[in-house]
Amino acid sequence: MHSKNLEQKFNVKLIITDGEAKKNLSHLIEKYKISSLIWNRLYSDQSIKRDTEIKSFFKNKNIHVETFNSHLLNEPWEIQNNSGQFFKVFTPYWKTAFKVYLNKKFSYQKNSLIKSFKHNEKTKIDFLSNRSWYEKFNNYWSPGEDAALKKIETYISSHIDKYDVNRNRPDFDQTSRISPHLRFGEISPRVIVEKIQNSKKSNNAVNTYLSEIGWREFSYSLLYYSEDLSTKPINPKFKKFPWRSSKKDFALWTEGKTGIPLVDAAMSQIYEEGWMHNRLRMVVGSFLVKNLLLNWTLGEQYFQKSLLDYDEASNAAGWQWIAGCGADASPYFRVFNPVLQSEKFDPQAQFILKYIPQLKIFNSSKTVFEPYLDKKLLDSLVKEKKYVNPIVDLKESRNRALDAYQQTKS
DNA sequence: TTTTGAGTTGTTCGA
DNA sequence: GTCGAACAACTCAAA
Repeated sequence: MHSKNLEQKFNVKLIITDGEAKKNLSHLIEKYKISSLIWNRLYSDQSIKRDTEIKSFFKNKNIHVETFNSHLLNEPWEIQNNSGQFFKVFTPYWKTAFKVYLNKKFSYQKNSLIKSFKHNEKTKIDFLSNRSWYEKFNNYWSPGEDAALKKIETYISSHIDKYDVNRNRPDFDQTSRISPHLRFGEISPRVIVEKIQNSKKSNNAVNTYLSEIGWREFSYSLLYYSEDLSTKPINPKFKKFPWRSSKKDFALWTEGKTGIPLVDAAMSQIYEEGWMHNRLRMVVGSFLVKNLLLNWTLGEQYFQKSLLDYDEASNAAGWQWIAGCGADASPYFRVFNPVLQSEKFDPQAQFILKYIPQLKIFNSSKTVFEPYLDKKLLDSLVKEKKYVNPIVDLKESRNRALDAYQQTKS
């Protein structure tokens, strides 16, 4: 869908290949007498290594090679603290980084370099499996730059002023949902900031929204300056953390069968939309890492393969944050209580019931947030295979996590 | 140069 | 029922 949108927009026929980039580019460059190679930069170790090699390889062959930054406000190497190190705390990072960004002057130009030409290349990749589970995503997402621009414009004019309060409510669905567009490069964070500036809005809600762009930038800084952000804990004390190992518990978490309604509803949102509300990412993350005591990298990998907005920097940094091993991380003693989180942020259980409608029979009381308190009613549901008993006791597993995290202290 | 205060997102316990 | 303290340790930036 995304590629079709690009083809229409630029009136070109895209060539899509997989395999080794340098080899494939060589083939195309030779075959079609291409003289110029242009791309937007990426920031992981492997990407940088690969792209640097490609750049020098083709430069040596007298191909014009030029790279740009469209993915970030600032290049990670532009932002350092006074001692020449990268920032480990968000607030001073963002203060500095946003200032640096505002001092830049950009001139956007329509790119006239893109020209269509005839070719006989065929796309050999099957992007989508034959099973059509993804078709329902069409109900939630419209790929492409035009859709992204429209979405952010509407959001800024109509909803951003209450972002700071409403963003916490999965039942309200009042976030901008721009993340998949950012992830696929359909919109640049620079365009988002520019549109916010042009709106002349400046209030706490707008600043909170901007700081979320800031967290994305901060994550890229961490990705750039650390080694293997998605597998190696930034805090070295976590190298020997006593994670549990339970394929069964992990599977139940992914399937939304933990018996904790908010966690299960959130995991179901991924199946339905390919996306999950940010607060729920913290709730399910805390549950996996602390209540189940399973390694955060499992969650990182699961999100990687299931979220439309999967971003290599934000995802890894987010999981490290919730596990407590990241930069400026959630402290070890902060174990989200999913029941309290439901009561605070889904008070009418509207979000829960949207994804687990069979729990409606509990709705007359607060037991909809913790069905196990009404044993009789839950037993009847379990018998009909409509819901499950909780896989952990929240209080016990919280204490187990606190004990395990004791050892990350000095 | 050294010191000091503050720092995304929470929960529980005891007064 | 409400409220503050405790739950660590460390980085950063201002003074």
